Amino acid sequence: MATLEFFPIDVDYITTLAGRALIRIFGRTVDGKKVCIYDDTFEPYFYVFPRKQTDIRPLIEKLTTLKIKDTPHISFVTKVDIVKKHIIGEEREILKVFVNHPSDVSVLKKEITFFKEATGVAESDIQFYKRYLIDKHITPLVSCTVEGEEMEDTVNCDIILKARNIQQTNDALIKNPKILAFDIEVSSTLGTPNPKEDPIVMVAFYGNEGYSKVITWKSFSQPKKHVEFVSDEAELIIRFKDTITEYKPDYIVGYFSDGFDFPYLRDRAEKYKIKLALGLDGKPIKFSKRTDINTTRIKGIAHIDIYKFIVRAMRDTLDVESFDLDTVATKLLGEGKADIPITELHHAWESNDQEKIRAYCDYNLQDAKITYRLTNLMLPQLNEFVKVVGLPIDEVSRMSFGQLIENYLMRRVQEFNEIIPNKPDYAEKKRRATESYEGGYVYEPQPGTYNDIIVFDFKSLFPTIISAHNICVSTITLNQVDSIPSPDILVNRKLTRYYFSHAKEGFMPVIIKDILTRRNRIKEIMKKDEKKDPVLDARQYSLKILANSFYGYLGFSAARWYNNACAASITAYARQYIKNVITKVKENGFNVIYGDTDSVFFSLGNKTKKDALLFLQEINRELPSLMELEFENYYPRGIFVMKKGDEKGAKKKYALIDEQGKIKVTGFESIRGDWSVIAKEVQKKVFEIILKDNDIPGALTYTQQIIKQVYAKEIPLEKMIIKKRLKKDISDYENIGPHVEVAKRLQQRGEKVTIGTKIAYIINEGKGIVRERARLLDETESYDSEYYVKNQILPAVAKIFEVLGYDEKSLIMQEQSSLSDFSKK
DNA sequence: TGGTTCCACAT
DNA sequence: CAGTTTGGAACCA
Repeated sequence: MATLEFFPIDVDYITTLAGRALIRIFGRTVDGKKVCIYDDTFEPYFYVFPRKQTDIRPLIEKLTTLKIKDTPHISFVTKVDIVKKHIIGEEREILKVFVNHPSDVSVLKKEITFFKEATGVAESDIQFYKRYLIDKHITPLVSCTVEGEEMEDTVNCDIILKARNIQQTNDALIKNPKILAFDIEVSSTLGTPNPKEDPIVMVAFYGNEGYSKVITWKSFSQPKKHVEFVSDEAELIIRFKDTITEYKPDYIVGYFSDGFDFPYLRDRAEKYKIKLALGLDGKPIKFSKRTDINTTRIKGIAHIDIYKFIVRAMRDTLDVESFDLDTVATKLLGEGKADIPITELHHAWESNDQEKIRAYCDYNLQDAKITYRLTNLMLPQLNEFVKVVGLPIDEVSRMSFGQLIENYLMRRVQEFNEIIPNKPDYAEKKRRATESYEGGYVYEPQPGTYNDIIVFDFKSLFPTIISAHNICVSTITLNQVDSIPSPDILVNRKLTRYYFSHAKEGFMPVIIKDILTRRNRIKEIMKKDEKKDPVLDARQYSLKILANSFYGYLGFSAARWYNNACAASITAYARQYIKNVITKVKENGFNVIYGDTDSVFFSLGNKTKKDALLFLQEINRELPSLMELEFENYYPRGIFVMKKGDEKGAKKKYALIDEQGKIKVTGFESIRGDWSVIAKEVQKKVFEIILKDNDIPGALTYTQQIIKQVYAKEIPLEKMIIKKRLKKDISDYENIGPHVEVAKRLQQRGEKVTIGTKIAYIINEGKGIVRERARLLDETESYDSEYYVKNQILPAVAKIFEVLGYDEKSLIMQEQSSLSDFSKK
């Protein structure tokens, strides 16, 4: 008998020779050993609802004799218990049905739906390992104590234990997990690397304590210590495998490795008949291709595609044009990729340019290194999600917020003895998708520029409403006694109110309060801390987005706890609160400019910032607990573009400048990526002149000046380049865009153009439609001024000038001599 | 207006 | 406990 403390990393189950399920937990012990725990004490089960009380006995009889033969396997029930459970708040006697094997659950469930004594089944769609983690209260990465016997097995672990008893005894998180980041480089001619032709030429690893390794199959003189030469690509792949096996990482990390590195390695390994048997159980890597989304999983090791997580977690907060590795790393780490164009790797490799190959090895290692560093940076957030949701890190890293919330709820509702609702079927999802309700309130601004702007916003508005008004699927009621109605809600063109019982706190408010107080605790610690601990910050931030996702979850058609009425009530309260604030802002002599869902923008007029802050305190005194209106910022100037009277879908479009001179632009996102440099430049500069210098005529003159230069061909050609990527094979395009047309010509020239090739073109002067005039930089004689003014520059700035009273004509008119002559709208 | 289509990112 | 699982913008009649 041995006792052991360890941190679970990966959990699954296997089937024994006797046909029983055996839970398997891979992890790392406190002293750094790889461990595998087997647990055969857990039995699969689900619930069955009897139609009526008198059906219980015959139903149990029927269940216990139920056998379904699907040779060679027989599915059968092993035991039936009568249990009391809550179904959305209401207690009922139902049957807990234990079965022989996890796969029996779905087999038997299908049969039981035809039983006249039963009205349905529940919790039959929860994977066995999830069920295990939930029921045993085990959270991956958090310390577990296990008692059991050591045993022999083929898994590649230092210790193998058959568990007798396993439990989470404290909340210590895994310290210094072994992380191994990797990256491959491919020698490809042009466009997307093609795994059928283009070989992997190098692979780099970066791990804890500066562990570095680059493997490549062309040698050069005086290589760095970490460089390993092999004879060919096949050996490179074998050494790739060995390196991982020897390093024994807990996490393997790549940047877009689900989508590129691993699938590529798979294809190349296949060519040489090499098995990528990286799993600790000796099994190969598992690839799953779900329509568009690839995932690569390794048994016993958590594979994290940190790109996926960064995009999911930071899409709204990280202000970048693209989530490519260089941009993200530069922004988050202050360190980007090595400065050498990857497009030239092919040439260097083919021509045996030793110096360049050496440089590409450094480049390769740098990619692995920044991937490693990004992982470390994101780890506190990932850990927080793992701790809250209770699932393995590789899974959590790929989950949407809806899934995170759902899995969190599935775990937490156990405390309330709640049954987990079934996932909706396709028809139900469709039906739900048609249900809509009113969203947040928008106070539409008068377009124009404003000075001395104050912004207040509600701190976590939706979560605090859920908590303050006890909004929950379990408290919503038809019984108007002891319950409080929501504000009026428009349902099918009729004003309605939903009622929420306040007799007992619902489980959703309780759970959300937990998240919010947990977050507040972290923020309290942070306040005392002089140098804001980034780990704590990441943790409080992840709790914030988790809390904020709750509302969206209630309105998400595929959610188990979908509830349109709850979602509609939350926004109804939100509208009430923000309208109330807006009214008070006006009453207090400020000028309201704009408001959206949880925020209000107003100008001070002849009042002061201090007045505004005192007023804020006043408002907060009246708000229920946890709800709070916050001072967001003060902006000396701002410009609002959206129009009053526009349809309700009017997009928020505004730009603000803060006291530090930093310009915050919202809603002008169309000007990015595939626009020409000149268009982006003009828009940026126009904002600067208007907001920094408060010089509208100046901005106008500047724009006219640029347009004049465009017509005079004074703009360097480089600034006119438009870049678009080929997404399918040239022949597959039905609509031939300019970039496709150029790609065709490139191909005729004998250049290799494949899916993924980025085409950079310039629209030239001449006859014909736009695509006929698209040329490469070196083919360009003279760009089409008209096109660039009308399709690039004007769209970028016209909206801005429009609100200032100038139409497009005034921007292009060259003859006008003084500003006063410009046509005012 | 709503229903398609495209696209991220990797070399 | 399985194979219908993205999400947002641009485009298009």
